[in-house]
Amino acid sequence: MSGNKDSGSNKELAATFTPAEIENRLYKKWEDAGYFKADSKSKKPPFTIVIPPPNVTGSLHIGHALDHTIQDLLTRMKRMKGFEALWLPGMDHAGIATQNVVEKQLAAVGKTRHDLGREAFIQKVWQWKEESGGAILDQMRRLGDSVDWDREAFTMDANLSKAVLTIFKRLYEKELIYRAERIINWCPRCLTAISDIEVDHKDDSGEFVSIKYGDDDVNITIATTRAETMLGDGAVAVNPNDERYKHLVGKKVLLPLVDRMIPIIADELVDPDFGTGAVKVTAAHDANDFEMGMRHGVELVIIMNEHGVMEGTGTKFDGMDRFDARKGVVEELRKLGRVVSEKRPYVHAVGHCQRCETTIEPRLSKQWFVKVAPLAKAAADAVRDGRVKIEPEEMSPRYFEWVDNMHDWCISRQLWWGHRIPVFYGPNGEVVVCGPDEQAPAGYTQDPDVLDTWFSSALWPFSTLGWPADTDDLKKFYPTSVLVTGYDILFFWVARMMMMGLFAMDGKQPFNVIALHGLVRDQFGKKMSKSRGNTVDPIEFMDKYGSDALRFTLARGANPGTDQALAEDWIAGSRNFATKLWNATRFAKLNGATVEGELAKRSDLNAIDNWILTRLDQVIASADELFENFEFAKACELIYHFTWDDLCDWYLELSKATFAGNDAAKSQRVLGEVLDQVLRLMHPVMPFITEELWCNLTGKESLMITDWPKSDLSSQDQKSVELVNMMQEIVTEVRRFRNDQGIKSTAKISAKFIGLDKVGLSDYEAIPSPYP
RNA sequence: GGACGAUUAGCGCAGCGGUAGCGUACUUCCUUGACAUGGAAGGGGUCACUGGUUCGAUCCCAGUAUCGUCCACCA
Repeated sequence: MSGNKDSGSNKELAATFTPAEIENRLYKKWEDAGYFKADSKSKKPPFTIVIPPPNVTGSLHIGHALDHTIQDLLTRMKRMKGFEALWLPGMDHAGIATQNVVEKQLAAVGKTRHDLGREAFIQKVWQWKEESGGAILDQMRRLGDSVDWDREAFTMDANLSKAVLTIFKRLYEKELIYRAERIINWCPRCLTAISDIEVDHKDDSGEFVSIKYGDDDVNITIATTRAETMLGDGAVAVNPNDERYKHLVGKKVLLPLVDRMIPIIADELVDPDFGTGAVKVTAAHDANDFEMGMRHGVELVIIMNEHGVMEGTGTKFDGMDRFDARKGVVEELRKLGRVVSEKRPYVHAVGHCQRCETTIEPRLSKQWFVKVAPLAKAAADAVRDGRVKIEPEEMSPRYFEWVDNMHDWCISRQLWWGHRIPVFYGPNGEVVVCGPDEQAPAGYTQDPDVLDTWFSSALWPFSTLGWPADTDDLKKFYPTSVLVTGYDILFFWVARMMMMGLFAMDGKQPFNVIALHGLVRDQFGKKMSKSRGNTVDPIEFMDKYGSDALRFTLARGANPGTDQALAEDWIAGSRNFATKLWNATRFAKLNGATVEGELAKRSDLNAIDNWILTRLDQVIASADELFENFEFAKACELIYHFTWDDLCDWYLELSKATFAGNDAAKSQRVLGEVLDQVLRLMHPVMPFITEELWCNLTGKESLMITDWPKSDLSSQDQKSVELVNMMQEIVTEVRRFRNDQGIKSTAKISAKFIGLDKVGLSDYEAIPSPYP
């Protein structure tokens, strides 16, 4: 078959099924034929999915494979159902991640980005993107993703950048973007601010020390895990209702080591039951302290530079790394007898940079923020009032918990790779925000920072469709139909798209349904990670078992919103299923199955034919409903058992007698019909093998331009339904007979002998047997 | 600390008010004329624990334990 692109109906199927031989050929066939392309001028109803854009630095991992399988499944099904289906592909520029990759390359030759300068560095990143970025796009072809490649988007594309500038300006004009000096999460290694969601909290064991401030007259003992910050303390705070300290409030106390007098203040935020009930206030280096400090006018003392090195304390600790200083300060205080309680280990959550795992340093810094309260409220309302549905519904509390409690979003990053903030500062402190095609007055300089990557990906559902221009795509395909993604980025991304979509599109939601799936774990249910060494490579599995087998395995495990385990054995099982299907079709063809001509009336068909057609109708109806309700696991299970158990183990075996008889024509048409429909039904999950077999069986062009099977349960008469219910009895009869007689093959038992008469089906003509 | 979910055969999962199923693994038999990536016959579970509701609970309710994911400014 190699080299032959046409799989016509007259061609005999090879005895064995080799996925690699068909997959590349069929993908190319589909792509060349333009089946993936969506037309904004079409009269068909739209169905839209935008891909969660993978990082340009990324490659296909098993989680993508699941995510894509579901999206492709939905897209292919809707396409067959007569929708103008668009699955829009693309990538995210991934600010920090990408910049890190290129910086590492520079570091390998002993250079930093500063050696190149901003322009040259950005050019270098683009060059890297062209050469090695987007490996995942080719891997998507392997998987069979039916995406519209003509619409491939990248968050740094000119169009999408235009959207970023436009929305920035609009938000600024509505006072939803502002610049302020705040405590932000600072990564001393990446040298940039990062948002709350880019911080991973991990339990670290720290040292919780109690330190005595003051002298013989006024003294108070505080407890801290970050002793080095005491050098920048501006106050000590206690709870206003704490009887132990009431007499001290308002007084000043001596700060050891730096010999500064600092006030004792009272604030509700202090928990009297924690530690000593007194807390040091380092307003410039802690978010809580900053908040308290603002309320009480506490002095801001900056004691650390951007690298996390002590600076400006006027002590011998200047120039020391923050962690060394922590030890040093405690040691020094201990020498002075200031450490009241001995150190004890203490486990607490400490923030780490998501990219490089460096411990985050809260830092006082001037940054740009999005005021999220009004936007988040709109995002919450859209789900509350049912305009946007979350599937499965049990996930919505998580969504609400987040959008209802969201902090303002720090969007500026001290990086070079990304959308540069479109704000220009004049010589006298003027601030001008420039939209697309706007120019700042001469002599103004642009803010050096770039925007958080998530800022541009939040616009993805409409920026990819051409917004802010009023395009045909936007009119046709927005709001998108379904957003398919893992529940783990419900917060990272989904809520942000909701906020931006509702804001930019006059309250029109970016998608109607959020369909959440779980994570793929290893065969023991453990999370896959490189350090555990239990990661799997989807490409390897596709090479070995075929894309269809991987897709089927993932779809079959995809219960809504729950994680699934994956082991190589189950993929092999799916491959076996594909082989089964292959051989069933091969058998059908060898026995003259056909899709030509009218199906005989039910009353003219024998019992077995009636039974399988009735079952087929039932399965189509159920599978369709399950697919529509995102119950992919159950739909796959249903089709699997119908195909293997009902169709192959029983119908094919029993009808061997029929096909050998004189009156085979009606049954040949029935078998053709059943296979035709089953292949259609399975096409969204296993596109390659179904396409190959269906074209071979029918001699037609492609399953992709064929209608989705329809089920007409109303056409089922009472007798058909009874027959289905009786099949179990018939099966039992056959088995007993076969065992008693020592007959090895079901085919050798005539239907007459099966005992159709015995189970009261005399209305149906018994199948004549070729065997005596 | 909060939210949500899970706990059912060796492993991974369904299920559901009336004493349990699927895949895979395992045992035995079968080179049958689509398929040994197959067929047939089997073994294996006190459905986490403790109470409650009920004629009856794996399934409903409460609590306990363990695990998981996400969120979180207790220094």
